Amino acid sequence: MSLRNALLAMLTSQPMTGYDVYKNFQTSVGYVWHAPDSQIYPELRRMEQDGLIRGETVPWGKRGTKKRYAITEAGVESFQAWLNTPPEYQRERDPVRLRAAYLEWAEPEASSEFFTAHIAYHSARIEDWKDMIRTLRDHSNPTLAKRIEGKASGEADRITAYKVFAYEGMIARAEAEIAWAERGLELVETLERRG
Amino acid sequence: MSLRNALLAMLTSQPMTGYDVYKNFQTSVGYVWHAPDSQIYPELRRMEQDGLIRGETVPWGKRGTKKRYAITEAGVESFQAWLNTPPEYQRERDPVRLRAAYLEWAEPEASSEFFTAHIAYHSARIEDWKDMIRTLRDHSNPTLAKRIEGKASGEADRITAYKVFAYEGMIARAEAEIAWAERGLELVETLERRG
DNA sequence: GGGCACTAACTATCGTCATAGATAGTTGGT
DNA sequence: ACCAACTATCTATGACGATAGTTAGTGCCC
Repeated sequence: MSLRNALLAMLTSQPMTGYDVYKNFQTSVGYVWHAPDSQIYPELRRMEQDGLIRGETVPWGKRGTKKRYAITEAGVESFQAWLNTPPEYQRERDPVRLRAAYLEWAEPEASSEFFTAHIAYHSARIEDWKDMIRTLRDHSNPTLAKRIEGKASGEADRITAYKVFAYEGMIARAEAEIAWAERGLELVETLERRG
Repeated sequence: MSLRNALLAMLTSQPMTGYDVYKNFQTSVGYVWHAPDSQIYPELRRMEQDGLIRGETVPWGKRGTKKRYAITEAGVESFQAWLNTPPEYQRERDPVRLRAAYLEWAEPEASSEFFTAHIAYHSARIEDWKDMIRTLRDHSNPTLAKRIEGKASGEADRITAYKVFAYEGMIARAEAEIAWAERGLELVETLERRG
């Protein structure tokens, strides 16, 4: 159900083709949700069938066409209803902690490498998200720009603030991962050098 | 693939029936992985077929039997191979951040409630995990007790340390979530009272 | 015009996971 | 003996998601 909501979220900015949506999963919503094109297109068709979005065939190039989807009023209401309903938490599966809990079976070098790679992964993610926050703050992100187009400046700031906050949350989370993994490196050092 | 590794991890402690495994997903590995019984039993059968575990039918009550699975040498090697191979990261989907990024569409009361519930959820998880750490530290956790049975005390400490560390990682993560959600409450207060 | 990269959209297969059951034996309490 | 809770195991259905393709049009550069 959350792919549907991610798609609705994205379409609140502006109408888009399936391909726009796919590319946008690299930018606006992209870091909090993702789907390959093979999942996007069928879902957009289902949503259209359900009345949440409306597709319009528009010209593309000399003779071609493409289909652009716009969110409907029912789509906005559905999205709002989702936002106004507290999330249900599912039991999470954490391959990284599963691994960490059983490192007594691993090679010490592999354990260190795991934590080092974990730090690298999350550090790179943080850079991505900091860039993202920059483009949100200066309104250079195209999707956000479209979303706040014509809005009063207070309202534009409000809309922007929630998105910045979401990315800050992702950074905070990644920072916690890095701190934990650094302790992991120390733990391996301690446990495996002494044995 | 990680259900398989979670099952192998669990079976490094002692042989278990499918039901033992299912119940144990509430205790030892339970907080880093989970599967319902309907997924456990078929996977155990597949693993047996693949030679990673060996099933033995044992008496149960007056006339009944149950099947207990033990990890094989090949199973241990497969588990170690997994541990010694760095994890591949998948694009994560974060329904909570998706929600946060679009709260401009939500009722302010619902937004506050969302953050409040998020804090409550993670606080409760932290309590669970702290309890878990206690049972790991004092070796009262039955699965860990079985795992370290007959081990030298240094080795027992080492095995325990990794598990404690994994749970500390989960707590650290939950604490970051709580801190973020608290900032979220402030943000809602700021953005929605002023408008 | 040809080729390449991009835009636009699609099919297929299968793994992972959620959920709703179901059957049947064992144990312990009344 | 009966019943409820637990132990033990299973089937079925469908949603969600990964991956590996595919076709075809557009635009730009050589």
